[in-house]
Amino acid sequence: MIKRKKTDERRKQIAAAAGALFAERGVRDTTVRDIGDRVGLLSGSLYHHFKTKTDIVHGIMGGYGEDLVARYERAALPGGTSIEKLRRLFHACFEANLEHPDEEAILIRELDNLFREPEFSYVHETLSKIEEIFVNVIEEGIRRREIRANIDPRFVYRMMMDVMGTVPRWYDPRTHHEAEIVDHWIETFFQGIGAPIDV
Amino acid sequence: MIKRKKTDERRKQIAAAAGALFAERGVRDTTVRDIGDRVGLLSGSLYHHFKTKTDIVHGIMGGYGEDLVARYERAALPGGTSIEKLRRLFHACFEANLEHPDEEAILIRELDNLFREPEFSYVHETLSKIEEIFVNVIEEGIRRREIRANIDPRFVYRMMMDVMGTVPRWYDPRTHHEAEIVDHWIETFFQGIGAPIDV
DNA sequence: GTCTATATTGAGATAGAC
DNA sequence: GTCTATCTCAATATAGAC
Repeated sequence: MIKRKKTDERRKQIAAAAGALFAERGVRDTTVRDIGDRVGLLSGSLYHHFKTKTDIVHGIMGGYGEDLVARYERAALPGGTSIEKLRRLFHACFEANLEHPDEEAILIRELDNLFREPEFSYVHETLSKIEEIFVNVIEEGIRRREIRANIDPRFVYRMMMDVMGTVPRWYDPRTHHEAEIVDHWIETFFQGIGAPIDV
Repeated sequence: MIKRKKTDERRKQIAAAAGALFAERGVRDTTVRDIGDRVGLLSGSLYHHFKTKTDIVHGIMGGYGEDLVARYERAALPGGTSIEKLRRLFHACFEANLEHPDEEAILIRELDNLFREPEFSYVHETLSKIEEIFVNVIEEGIRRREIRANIDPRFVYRMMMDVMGTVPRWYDPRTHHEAEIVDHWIETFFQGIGAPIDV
């Protein structure tokens, strides 16, 4: 058992190094030699810890979906207006990006590439669950008259996710302040960019 | 000269077939054999028309930047409020997506991949020009008090482009009506999704 | 658990016949 | 201008010694 733990350490180390490379250049453009170099192993030695290169990707993304869904579910829990709920959903997205930047970057990068493979269908299932959480909150907001009725909830969901999907590309905690950005964002989404009618 | 024209026909045919594949699966995951199959040639024969595979990508994207910038410049020409200008910019984006769906899809797909190569720096230069067009319109709108002053123009530009960048992924002219979507979008951007204060 | 060495495959590209 | 045939190289993966 103690031995097993040590093995897992190595696995995690490899997965972390590979994750950084996958996020940066994509899975296809990262070779097993690149990964080996990062952890100080010959590429062949990686195969003692993972069956295939794709297996490393599963090792990285495998458990992350549940973590993500849990975050969004928690954010959508009863409490406050629909607008406050959406704000919490935005925050949840940012926190996920801050705490798991590689996973988030890989998620976006590979959606239309590697994750089209049937063996990665669980990724799309996760995204569907998250979409339902968002749509439910938006629809509830419309019923409560806190959100305009003449919008398409799935359309707004897509707008939000499209924007959030690019967060890993430009978000840098050293130059941006999370709270500021989320507020800016929420304001833009809720008030729009148009000037108030009664100036 | 007549001969030259025929050669160009073949080039265009190859570029078109390759473009569809690049847009669908990405450049990296499209082989020269795939391209050859599409046009009924052996892969080796492609090299009579293009020096390299990457050269086909240049053939596709090479002239498109100027077309794009011209579209956006036309949309930003004086006339109407800043809001009307932005609406025209949105339309320009949609039209580009309708008329050149492959080029637009490739543009987005390869931005963080192939187009990082120095030989594709012209792609980023094109995007910078487009960003300036947007930012100028937004800043003008703020000066004219048609757009809220407490927003960051580059931030709003990024929001818009992020959303537009995903258009090729889901836009289908058979199920969506362009005008409707643009209106929906513009309204969401300008009015926000929040309910009017005075219901 | 890691290394040496190598098998295997797939992709881009080329030479020369037709 | 296209085909046949092939080269070359890079990448995943494996076998067996240490």
